[in-house]
Amino acid sequence: MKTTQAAHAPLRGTQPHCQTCSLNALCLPLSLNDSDMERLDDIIRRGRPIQKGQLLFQQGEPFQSVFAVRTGALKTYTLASNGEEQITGFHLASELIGLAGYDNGNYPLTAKALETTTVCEIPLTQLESLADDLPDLRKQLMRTMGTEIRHDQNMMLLLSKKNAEERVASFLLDISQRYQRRGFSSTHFRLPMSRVDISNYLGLAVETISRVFTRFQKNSLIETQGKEVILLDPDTLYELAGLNQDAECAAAEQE
Amino acid sequence: MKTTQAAHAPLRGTQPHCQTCSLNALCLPLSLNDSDMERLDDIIRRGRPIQKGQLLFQQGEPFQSVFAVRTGALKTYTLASNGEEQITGFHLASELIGLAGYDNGNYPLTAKALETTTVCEIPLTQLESLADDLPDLRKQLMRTMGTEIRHDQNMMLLLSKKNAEERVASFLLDISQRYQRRGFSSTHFRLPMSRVDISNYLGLAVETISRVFTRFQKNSLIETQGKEVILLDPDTLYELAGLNQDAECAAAEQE
DNA sequence: CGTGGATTTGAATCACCTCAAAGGTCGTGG
DNA sequence: CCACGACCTTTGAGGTGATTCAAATCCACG
Repeated sequence: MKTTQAAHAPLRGTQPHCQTCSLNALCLPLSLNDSDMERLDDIIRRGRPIQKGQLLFQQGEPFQSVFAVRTGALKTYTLASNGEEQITGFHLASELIGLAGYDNGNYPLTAKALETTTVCEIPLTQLESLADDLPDLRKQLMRTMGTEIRHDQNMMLLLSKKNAEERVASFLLDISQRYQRRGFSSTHFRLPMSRVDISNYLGLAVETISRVFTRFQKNSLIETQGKEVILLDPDTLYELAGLNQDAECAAAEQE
Repeated sequence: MKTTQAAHAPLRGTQPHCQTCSLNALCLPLSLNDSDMERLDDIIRRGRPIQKGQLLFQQGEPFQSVFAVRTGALKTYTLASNGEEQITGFHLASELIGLAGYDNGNYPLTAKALETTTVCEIPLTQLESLADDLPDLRKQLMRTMGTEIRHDQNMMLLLSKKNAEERVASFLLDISQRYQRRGFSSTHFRLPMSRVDISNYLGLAVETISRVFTRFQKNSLIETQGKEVILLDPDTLYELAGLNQDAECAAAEQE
């Protein structure tokens, strides 16, 4: 019913550019020099904000663009044939979404805004031809996909091996680290998604999320006030999550 | 202790080429014309077979090559910091492994042979420069990574939403389809991996796998004899798995 | 032909789910 | 600005599918 097109109709006015964007060190332009960044900037479309609940693209639609989140947050999810949704990721500012569409020419998932969100749209055909010219851009795209694969494989491990507390701890720390990379506090932040979304993402019942949050508060590991979260004891959370504080275990298991 | 290098020392003698390989329509050369395929063929290294249990590469090692399975089968798995392994995929002939290394320059997982296996090794630096020249190759690489992402996201759905029977049915059908694409029977095949590997991959206990196999046999859905499997009633299995027979649900959920 | 690993089967337990209901929170409209 | 309703979150009680533990059987391979 509601179209997914309206969201990115062009909008005139002062628009940020990659060159001045505070996120360019985290985003696609990462490894580009100034002139290459300018070429990338030229093909980027910046649309009007999409509102909470609106779709950026939908599973099955033709894969036409890749998107970078400028402000706000989205969730991406796949639909099982019985209609159940499985959230596969949350996407904060500077993160790229849609690349999985490379598989067969259709988006394999749906992207929905968790709050008012602005995105940079990068039309595929133009990205392709630019990538033909700029090996660095091509590598950055591959890296981004590699990161996505690694994330998904970590999730498989989480879903298959971790219990409820480990899952929630892992989740909170993941979000924490991502905010930190963006220059925000790693211990005090606001979760853009609902408890239901968290439970879906982590493969648990909402009630379980709520209970674990409560237990973590009783143990003085965190403090919550609605969507606001304070990590009181990140060290213990890291232990709980089964992660090393610094590198994500990394090369620790040589023998 | 045991090095992962020995496996792909060069081996002289008659070696197959992409041009004559029966798998080239499923493999990386997929979209290449003859002369491009020849250029790809030139950089491929074909080593001696790796034996069951040997590693092709190990989590944390520098990402130097991508591999295509020629014969045999491998599993790839990640190690949790507590040493537990989570199998993220099984890889049959013609399938590419290692691309996830693009993330940060190290393999994010370990690849181990499930049986005697031969692979084509494609050194990364040469693949890179060839990809600079051949847009089709580049697209094929991106497609392969997109496929990997879609696979992993399907696994997330499986691990988070499906019960034991649904998981096993999905698994059997996935293997079945992959054999079919390679020209083998879709109803009568040999599983290259152990029950333990299956259980790990599906996020279940070994005993559960065994029980579901037994139940499926009682209900005349399958017949097993060790690693040999016959699918007696694929239709019911498809229902059980929550999949549509034909396309993997695909664009069925328009409204 | 024996041995170690893999597989199967049974019984008891448990972590998480489901169901039910009581607060909370937020946005909307009067 | 407040009241209402819808939805989200929390808490409790009870049920259950899968796990764990234990043990028998099967199988491959030297």
